[in-house]
Amino acid sequence: MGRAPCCSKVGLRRGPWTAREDRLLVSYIQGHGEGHWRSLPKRAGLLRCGKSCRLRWMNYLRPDIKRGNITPDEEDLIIRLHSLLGNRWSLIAGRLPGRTDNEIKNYWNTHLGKRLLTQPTPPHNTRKKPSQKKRKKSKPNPTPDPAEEEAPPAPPKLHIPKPIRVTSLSLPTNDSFDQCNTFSTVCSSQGKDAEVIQAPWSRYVNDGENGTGFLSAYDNEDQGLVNGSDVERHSRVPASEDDNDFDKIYEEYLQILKTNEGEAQLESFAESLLI
DNA sequence: AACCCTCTCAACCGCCCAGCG
DNA sequence: CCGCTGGGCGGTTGAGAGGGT
Repeated sequence: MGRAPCCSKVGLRRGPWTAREDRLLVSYIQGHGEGHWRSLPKRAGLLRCGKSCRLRWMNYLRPDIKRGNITPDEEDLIIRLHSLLGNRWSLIAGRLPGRTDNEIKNYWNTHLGKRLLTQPTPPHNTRKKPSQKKRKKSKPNPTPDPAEEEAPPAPPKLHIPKPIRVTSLSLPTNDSFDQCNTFSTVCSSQGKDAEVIQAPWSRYVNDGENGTGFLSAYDNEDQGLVNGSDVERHSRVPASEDDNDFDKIYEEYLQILKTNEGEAQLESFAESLLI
């Protein structure tokens, strides 16, 4: 896309990933696990820089990624967390099992940021203002969004805690939220078994029984290489049994707002979300 | 049908931090 | 303490899709 070569490596491939590259990357990570991104491409036989491999894996190929529509609940949570945390997408993503920071960031920039522009309180981000013009897209995200029609209450402007680096990215950590962080949970919670996860590439499929994702299209192409049951799962935390965790967090947040105890408490609340 | 314009999102960049020797 | 390296994060870009004219 017209930029200087990543990582100063000339001769490396850039741009969209091919199915073959994806397959190589998944296959390698299956066998060797994540990490050592810099040396991974060479060992996996990829002409990509390590960062590119990491990004592709983290944002697209990981088996525990939840593709498809952002649900109204998720959207609401994104708005709330953004009002608390600002543009700390990885932290927000950490509260949304199966969602990536990139996905949330994109969603914010394309949907929520635009919507909140009409709100009295501007969002924290400093993005350029998206166009107001409406547009429909037939991408797999056309969930009728109730909040799209009636704007949510303006998020209160809150103190932004200092950035904190969270090393165990994305889907970790506490069970404050509904931890449907596996395919099985995601799908079964919606009463759908053997459902194709909505993804542009339609590769990950939930078999509905052991909740294992596998690369369906790839399997057609190369049965032996990508076998879903071999894909390492990243179930980090036992699923919470409380489906109302979103609301609990929000209620807790509202309580703090009501107490007028100022930024200190809000900050500590925000910090508590950073576990 | 053809062109233009807008929107979406995968991919990239640059910077920063943590860990290690 | 310092420098190096690997890894992670937030901001930005631009190709492609699709609606509008």
